Amino acid sequence: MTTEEKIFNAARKIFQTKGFAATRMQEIANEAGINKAMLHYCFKNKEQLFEAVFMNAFGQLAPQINLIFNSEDSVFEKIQKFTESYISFVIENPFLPQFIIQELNSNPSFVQKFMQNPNRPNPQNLLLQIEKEIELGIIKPINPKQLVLDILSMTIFAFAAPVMVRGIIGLSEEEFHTLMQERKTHSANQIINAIKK
Amino acid sequence: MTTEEKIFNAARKIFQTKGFAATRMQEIANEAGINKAMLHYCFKNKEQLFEAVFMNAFGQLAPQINLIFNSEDSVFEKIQKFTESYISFVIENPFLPQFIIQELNSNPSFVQKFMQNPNRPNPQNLLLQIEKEIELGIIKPINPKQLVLDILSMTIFAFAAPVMVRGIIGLSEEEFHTLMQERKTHSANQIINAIKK
DNA sequence: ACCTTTGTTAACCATTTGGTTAAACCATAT
DNA sequence: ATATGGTTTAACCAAATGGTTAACAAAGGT
Repeated sequence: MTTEEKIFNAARKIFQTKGFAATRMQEIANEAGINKAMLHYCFKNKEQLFEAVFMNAFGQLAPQINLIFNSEDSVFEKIQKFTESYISFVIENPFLPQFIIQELNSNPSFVQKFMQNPNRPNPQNLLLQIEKEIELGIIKPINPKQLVLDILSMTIFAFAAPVMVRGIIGLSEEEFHTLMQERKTHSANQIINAIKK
Repeated sequence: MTTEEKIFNAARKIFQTKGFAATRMQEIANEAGINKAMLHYCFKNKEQLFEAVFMNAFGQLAPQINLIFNSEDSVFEKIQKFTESYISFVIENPFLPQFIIQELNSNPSFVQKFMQNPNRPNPQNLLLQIEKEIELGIIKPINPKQLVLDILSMTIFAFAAPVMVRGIIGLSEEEFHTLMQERKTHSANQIINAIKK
């Protein structure tokens, strides 16, 4: 593993758990097992190192979302595939959602980069498809944007606020994990049951 | 308005938008229009000032949640009342959810205080009631914990990740606001449609 | 062998930050 | 008026933090 990779992995670990503001360059250096000056040699400064980490994280999530959103499947199939693949992915990368959400909430300059990224999740086609299937009588008449928000909410929320969810419902780490496995199919079923005629 | 109130309001504003780590005591002092030393005169230090703000925010949300969770209503009525009153409340206090979630995620010591608070949201009764109504054949057989998580997800997510939601779906501030108004009834309808026999 | 480029470090620097201190202010009771 | 008590401030401090420098080592090309 090159020094740059060591730094990047250390930075990802610290940034994703603590966020930009609470992360100390020294802590990243310690975690990477190298001198602090090395950080500035490989990545110009804290912001640029963070941006590398953020964009990498974001770039892992976004493409697979669009792949599903823009496929030739029916809306029901898209909902099933989305919950299945999104939850499977974030179970392996549990810090990604809260990391992205937190930084988007607190760092306005990342919102621009987020929106300008051509790979950003874009449900435009899905929204049109939902309208079509409503006209065809496959789906109950609802606001398509609400449905897209339902899909995002049901899949992402538990990973955006895991501590709160575990605290309120009262779940050990394993129980939470089991609930999330079950949730891959549960959330799709719930949404589809709610909208099918 | 007393000096202490001026400080508290300023601190709430800054803490809720920036989080604990990114908030500077000087910024709070400026916002309150007083000297920085005054902060330490009224509140011992940054942590105690933050705790006052956090517990106040938390104390506003939690009681009304439990009021609904523990009422004599049916599950369907509870779902309707919860989405209605929760969304109405956070529309007026849009920073509360992301503030509480972010700090719970990043500050382990607040998790303890969160769990020890007797007013913390506790869905124990609701979980038992769901089981009962499933046995009675009112609700389809599902995991009660999934249903509680569904309710939380559908109501809270949009306020936990407003920037992301607006960015992905493509909403102006007003459109977002309208969608949230509509969501008070939409989310209850969706959940109830999904589980009613 | 010698020079150049790249990688790495310890020591250092300027600024920021949370927090303290001692003096000043101001209302009120004596 | 003056002493007294809480309130407020400017100035200050030590520690932490992001970032720089200059020296040094290793590798590769000539």
